[in-house]
Amino acid sequence: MSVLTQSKEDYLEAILVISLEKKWVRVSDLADYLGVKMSSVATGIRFLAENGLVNHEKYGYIELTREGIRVAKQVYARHKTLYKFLHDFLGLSEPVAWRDACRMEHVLDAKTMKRLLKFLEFIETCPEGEPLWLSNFHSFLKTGKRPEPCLRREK
Amino acid sequence: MSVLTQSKEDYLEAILVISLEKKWVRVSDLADYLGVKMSSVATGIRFLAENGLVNHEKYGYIELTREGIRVAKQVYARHKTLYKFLHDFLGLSEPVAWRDACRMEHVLDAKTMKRLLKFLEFIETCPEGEPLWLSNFHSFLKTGKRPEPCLRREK
DNA sequence: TTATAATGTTAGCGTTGTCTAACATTGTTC
DNA sequence: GAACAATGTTAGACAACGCTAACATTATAA
Repeated sequence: MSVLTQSKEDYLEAILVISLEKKWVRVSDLADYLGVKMSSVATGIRFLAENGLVNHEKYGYIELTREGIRVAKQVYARHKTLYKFLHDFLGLSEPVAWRDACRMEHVLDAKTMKRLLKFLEFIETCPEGEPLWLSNFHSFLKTGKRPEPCLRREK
Repeated sequence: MSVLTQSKEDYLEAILVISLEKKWVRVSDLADYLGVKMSSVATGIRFLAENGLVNHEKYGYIELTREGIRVAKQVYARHKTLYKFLHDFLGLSEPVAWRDACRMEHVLDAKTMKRLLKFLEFIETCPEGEPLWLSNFHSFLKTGKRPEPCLRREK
């Protein structure tokens, strides 16, 4: 499949996300969701339709094709991973984390995405739940101080 | 000052970086460094000159103005912070980390940059040097296994 | 059912930023 | 200093992607 631009990936992801809630996705939904005009959506969707990523009849609903779903899910997965890192780990607010995740999702190397995922996995699979150093970091963010001296290996 | 595009920020940063080594910066240096043609550099530089960010006489050397230096240093600082996170912390290779940092540096919210900086500070100011959990993470990256059970608070 | 509102499409424009090709200047070498 | 190489500039094309304005279709409500 031809390489998609950032904008096209955004359209695909938006269709997926909207369709998680709305059953039918229309041009106006996408325009609202992405903050662009309907005419811009129309242009973008035409391209995606011509390239077999969406089905769309004039004045009708928009639907992802099998291939479109595949791509959209990839993009959405990257978005969620980045969001988790920015929001759950770095503690950024929901809107900032969501927007930055959206901007990062198109530019990062696959290796970087994988590595971030590894990092989140490292935290989440900690045998004792949230690791102490992470609590310490979050409290460091709030107070500017370390709540405890750094941890040492258990004796 | 007018808001600069990603491309313009890249030109400014590149001038700064090159001038750290070369004393004189020329159009060809920038073209090599950024992987674009000289004609593209010429266009970009003209804009920057018109907006008081660089000095450049036809067929001459390129120099940042005071304002240009200010902006370039900001961009470079973001780049270095991101690089440190991607390379030193996540353990990504130098080229991947450098390139992704370059892509991220233009899109992240100031809050996100600050927060990343905080995180790096949290690690670097650990009283005992590199925290054990970080070593554990790096070894987790290599082996896929945790070298130790998670740390507990000292008794 | 007809007027109006909402929605969707198309054409055409502006911006950004790259490129190629042609031309201009400067540097180098004999 | 003449010829050639290296470097720099300009003009013009193209791609992406947003926009406005005008028009087309569909939905809604009187």
